[in-house]
Amino acid sequence: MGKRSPDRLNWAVQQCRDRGLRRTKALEEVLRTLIGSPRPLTLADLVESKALRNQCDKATVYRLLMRLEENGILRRLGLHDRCAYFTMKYPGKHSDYLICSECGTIEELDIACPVEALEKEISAKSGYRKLYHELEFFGVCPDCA
Amino acid sequence: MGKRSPDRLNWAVQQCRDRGLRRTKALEEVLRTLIGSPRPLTLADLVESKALRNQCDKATVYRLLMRLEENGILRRLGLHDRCAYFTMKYPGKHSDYLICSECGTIEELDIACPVEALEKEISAKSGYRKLYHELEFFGVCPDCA
DNA sequence: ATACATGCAAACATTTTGCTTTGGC
DNA sequence: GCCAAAGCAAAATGTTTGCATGTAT
Repeated sequence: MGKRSPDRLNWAVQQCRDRGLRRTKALEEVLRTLIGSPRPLTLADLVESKALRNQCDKATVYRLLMRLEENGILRRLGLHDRCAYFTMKYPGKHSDYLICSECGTIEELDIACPVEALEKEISAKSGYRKLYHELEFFGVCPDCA
Repeated sequence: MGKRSPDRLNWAVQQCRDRGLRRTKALEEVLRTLIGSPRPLTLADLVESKALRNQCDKATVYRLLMRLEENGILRRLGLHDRCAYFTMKYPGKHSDYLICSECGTIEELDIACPVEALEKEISAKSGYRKLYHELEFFGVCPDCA
């Protein structure tokens, strides 16, 4: 947690208040923990974190996360309906996807992916091997809009 | 299913055979269904598909998918440990991630994301609104290698 | 005082495993 | 015939909801 964390916490709490959320212990601790983490956290991570363990119920944290996401305070990573998707892998073929945030429709994009060049660079910098990537675009499809 | 599907099916079956998988009904139907689908499918999608319904057990299809993925025949989309990740969303800040395929470590990447420019283009072409994207890099981290 | 938030328990959905039987090679 | 794969059932995991109680405003 850098020295700017208190500022961020105050800012985040204010965002919540502006949107009508109440300032509760659970809210503050969840925000503080997320702000202090260098990486995204799962519900389990949060519930088991030192700050929250034995302090807040899982359901509380869960509902809080939902509210915070709805209000744009935080971002949820990954495909949004918690199940794994599979697709054929053809040699030399890489696909990116366009997904409707409302109805979940997934379509394949036929674009020249601008990311491939980055892979070498990232591999060199990070020391990771066998690099590949996933790129997904989310938005509201015409039918849902 | 285009006219090239039989070719693809034969190719895919051959890939499997080369890797020591047996040519079973389930294998063929799973491959055929995935090849014929314009979008990625879930386990449930497959099990309920016309070709597989009442033909193959869920566990069979599940294990088949695992084997096929391990053998590089197909690709699995999404964060790989079936749970949601949350992170703070700061105004104007967008993050991409680097994830270890072995141990699941997630780190934030500090790169200039080359994808933002594409969003407008995709939005225009597809009619999707409120576009945003997620970009994740996967690889084997130095510790796991 | 009143709504919103919490805690606990239970329901759900999906994935994963154990074990026996079947069938490809 | 042997071993991988299938089938069935049950366990495990993570998410979500119902309802009574507590608490911020």
